Amino acid sequence: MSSMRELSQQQAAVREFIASQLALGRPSPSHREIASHFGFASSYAAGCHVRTLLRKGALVAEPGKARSLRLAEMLKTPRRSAVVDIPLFGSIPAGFGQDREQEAEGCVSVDIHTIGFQPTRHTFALRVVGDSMIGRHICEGDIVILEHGPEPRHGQIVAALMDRKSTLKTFVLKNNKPFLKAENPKYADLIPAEELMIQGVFRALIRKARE
Amino acid sequence: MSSMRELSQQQAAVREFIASQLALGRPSPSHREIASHFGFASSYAAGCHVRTLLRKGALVAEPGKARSLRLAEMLKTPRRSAVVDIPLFGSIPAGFGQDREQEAEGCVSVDIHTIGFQPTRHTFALRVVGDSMIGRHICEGDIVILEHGPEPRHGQIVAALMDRKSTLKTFVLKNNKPFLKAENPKYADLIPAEELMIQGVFRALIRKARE
DNA sequence: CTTTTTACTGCTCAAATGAGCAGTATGAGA
DNA sequence: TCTCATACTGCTCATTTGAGCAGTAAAAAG
Repeated sequence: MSSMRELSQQQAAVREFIASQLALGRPSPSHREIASHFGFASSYAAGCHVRTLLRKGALVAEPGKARSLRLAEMLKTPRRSAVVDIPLFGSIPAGFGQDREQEAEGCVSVDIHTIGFQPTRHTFALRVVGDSMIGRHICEGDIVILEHGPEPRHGQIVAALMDRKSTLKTFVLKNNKPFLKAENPKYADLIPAEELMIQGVFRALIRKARE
Repeated sequence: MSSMRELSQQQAAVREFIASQLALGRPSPSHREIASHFGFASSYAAGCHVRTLLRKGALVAEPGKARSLRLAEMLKTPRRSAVVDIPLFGSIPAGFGQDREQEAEGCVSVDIHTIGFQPTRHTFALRVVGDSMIGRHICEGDIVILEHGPEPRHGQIVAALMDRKSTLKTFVLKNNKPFLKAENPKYADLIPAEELMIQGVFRALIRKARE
């Protein structure tokens, strides 16, 4: 009996409290802390709930060890690949490479296996404005993940600085000379790459469904 | 003086030990555990190192609280939003809803702010095969994140089971009757929605750059 | 009505723990 | 040489903590 999901409301609440502390990066609460959080007068009540959760397999602990409570489901996770935080900018400032952490308007956290490469210090994310890359199926509102530094190759998508804001273009070689091309028939003009500063090379994309 | 990086070899080793325990998901070691790990005869030595690391700002702790050591660098992170693991399938099996964890071929980990919604037990990811949704800018090889359960609305993208494999279609209402439409002029046929089982509604997309 | 389960209060106790004192030793720098 | 920082041993001590006993109460199950 009592495989796991059969938790009473109170038991679930205790589990939830412990989970929330853990998620906040704090040590797991002691019995007395649980008791005081729920307004119990006795720590025994908390201890009792913890023991029940332990018995039902919702929690794991090392007996006698202070603050050793863990969520069972966390331990059984087959260890997803490492999750990295990539700074997200609304637009890239001209000066690049110094205090990027500060100016980021947020961050994108993804596991490296999903985005398919190992980000570096020069990896950043950008919210796409405009439909200049619709021909490559990159839409307005998408978040693109770019890498600053590497020399772009023919056909790769790059972010370039135009009129103080970064725009996505396709990097092409024509007669061995580099050009940038917008992937939209509306304004498919070719711009010599030397005139623009290339901010980064396209690596991945994340899109939310719009409703 | 002693801003942070000026740790002696031994101090760095102690810090490293604490970090490793934390990374393993275990509670932070007690003074005595640190001492026994390094072969110290006295816990005071460990306590001394911890106090130094605390003073130098490498560690953070709540005084008097057992096992409350944390790495300073972890806390200063502007706390990205919670990262969730979404099971990734090559194709969805017909029987749905039971032991999905087992059959998953991997998992996608993203923070919920980036994908724009709170995943549930019924959220899953799928690798896109074919170009049937190219008109909605979903390409072969993309990973789509879907939610099983909710009633689709007109114009939403859904995964439907066709010939034992799931395909992406647009859900449309025509004369108040539901149809599924492929977004590719090559085979833009309309299929009555009753004939197919809808597996989930499109919520987000992740694409790797191909080289 | 009786039994069981859940949910507590109030209390005790031993082990675990953080904190720290006094003292030893070693090596670096002044 | 003297001083200072690092790195310990051996010890004590007040708290924190897990663990548990005896008893109460209410609601659900039989």
